Amino acid sequence: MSELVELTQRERDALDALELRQRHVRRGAILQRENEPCGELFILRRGLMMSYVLLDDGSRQILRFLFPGDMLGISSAIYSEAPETLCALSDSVVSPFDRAALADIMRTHPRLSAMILVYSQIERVSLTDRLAALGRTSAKARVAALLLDLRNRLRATDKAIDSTFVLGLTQEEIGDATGLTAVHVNRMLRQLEEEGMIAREGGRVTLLDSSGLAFAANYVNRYEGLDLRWLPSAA
Amino acid sequence: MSELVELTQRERDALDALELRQRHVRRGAILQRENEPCGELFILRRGLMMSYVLLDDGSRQILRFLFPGDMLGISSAIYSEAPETLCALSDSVVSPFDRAALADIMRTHPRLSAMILVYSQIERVSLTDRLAALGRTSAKARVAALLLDLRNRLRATDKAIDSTFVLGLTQEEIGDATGLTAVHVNRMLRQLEEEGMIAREGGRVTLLDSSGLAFAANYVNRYEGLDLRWLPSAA
DNA sequence: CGTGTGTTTGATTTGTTTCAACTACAGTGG
DNA sequence: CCACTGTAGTTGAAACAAATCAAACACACG
Repeated sequence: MSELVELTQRERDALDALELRQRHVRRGAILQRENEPCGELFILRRGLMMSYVLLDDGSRQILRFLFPGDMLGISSAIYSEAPETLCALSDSVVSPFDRAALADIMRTHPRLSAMILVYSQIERVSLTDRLAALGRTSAKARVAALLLDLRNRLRATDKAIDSTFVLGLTQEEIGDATGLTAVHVNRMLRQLEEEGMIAREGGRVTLLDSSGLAFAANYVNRYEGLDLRWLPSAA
Repeated sequence: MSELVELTQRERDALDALELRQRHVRRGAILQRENEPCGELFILRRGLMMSYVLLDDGSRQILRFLFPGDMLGISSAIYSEAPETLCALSDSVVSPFDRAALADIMRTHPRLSAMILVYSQIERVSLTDRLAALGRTSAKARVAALLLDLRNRLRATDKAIDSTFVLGLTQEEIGDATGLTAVHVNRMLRQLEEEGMIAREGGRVTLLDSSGLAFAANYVNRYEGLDLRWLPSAA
């Protein structure tokens, strides 16, 4: 959060208070299950997670990939039953806190409240981008968009990452995120490779033509282009 | 907002202050255009609107239909350029206000800030429902879900509406919302009609088997099942 | 009365899924 | 150490859902 605004000491303290506890979650472990009561929120400290829903024909739609620094479970906090499942894609560390802590922040830190709203709106716009992708773009464009988004969000926590990164996802997971079958994801990756847009070897992907990919995928990085000058001043 | 929590007089006054001005917008008029600078937010007072994005092959994805009481343009407010277009589907009335007014509320009314966050999370979950629908369900299920959602949200402002309502949308608009072509939407509506799930005559739709539709469409009304007991107390 | 927008229907094509088989590889236990 | 198992990736052929193309039709509107 300190990347977008200069936080005061009091604000930093309030955020640190959310991260007092730590919980380790193994790869594949489920932090919160769809349709089960859910009291807790989390901040992801380390690792890669995802949120998804299951449809009653057994198919899965991955809603979002979650990276260190992300706040998890806000949407679940407003319902008596969780609307989505939270699951670890790699061994991860989270800091759980309860809804009362969120309410406390909203009461005493107006600017942090505004920042939470800002992040939830960034997430909203990312979701609408994906909605447009699923509704109106080709399989290849969707896979390209996913690769670009993964790269950009990994880069947010690790500036060392440039065009090469480890794709910590199976092709089935890519399919469940893009609304495709694993088989077709495979063909699209292969096609992108043949066209010289990407290279692959042993779980690592290299984006050879980022701007070409971004153009083909209609991709916009929603963590850029913000205007937060209107935020309330720090308390 | 007063449907979810009991507002104090001061809170009501603060919300009323946002609605001092009124602007009439004609059917088809655009309130905010994608990629253009955007300062204003709006509260929709009367009418039906939508938000959409255009892709560069000319196709359109409708992101959300907007009903009286909805706050419009929060996501645009955090960017220097609007991520989506706001357009009136019927003659409508909106109350414009600026970002500073939103900042004011966040500074002085913690519980209203929390409510704004709650509404933006309800919207988020609705968007993820649609994401799952576009990614993983059939054309028929998507059309059914749209009809159910329209009915439920119309009902929120007009309790008189039961199973029959005027579908203020063209089949092309339904297609742009569900990721289908107008031609295919037509066939799906026809099929739902033949199966006895709905009836149609002159722009009016009747849901003959709501629960059957809800089951086929995996539909959940996201304005229900909330748990807001944790909200900060009124200032 | 013509014009345009929206709806309906049919024939054909296309992108994606499904099904099936096969490869590569890591982990496990005998 | 090696057979066994399971998971992930790859490839081809067939089936299918939805798009595309094309043509009528209905109807409101100027």
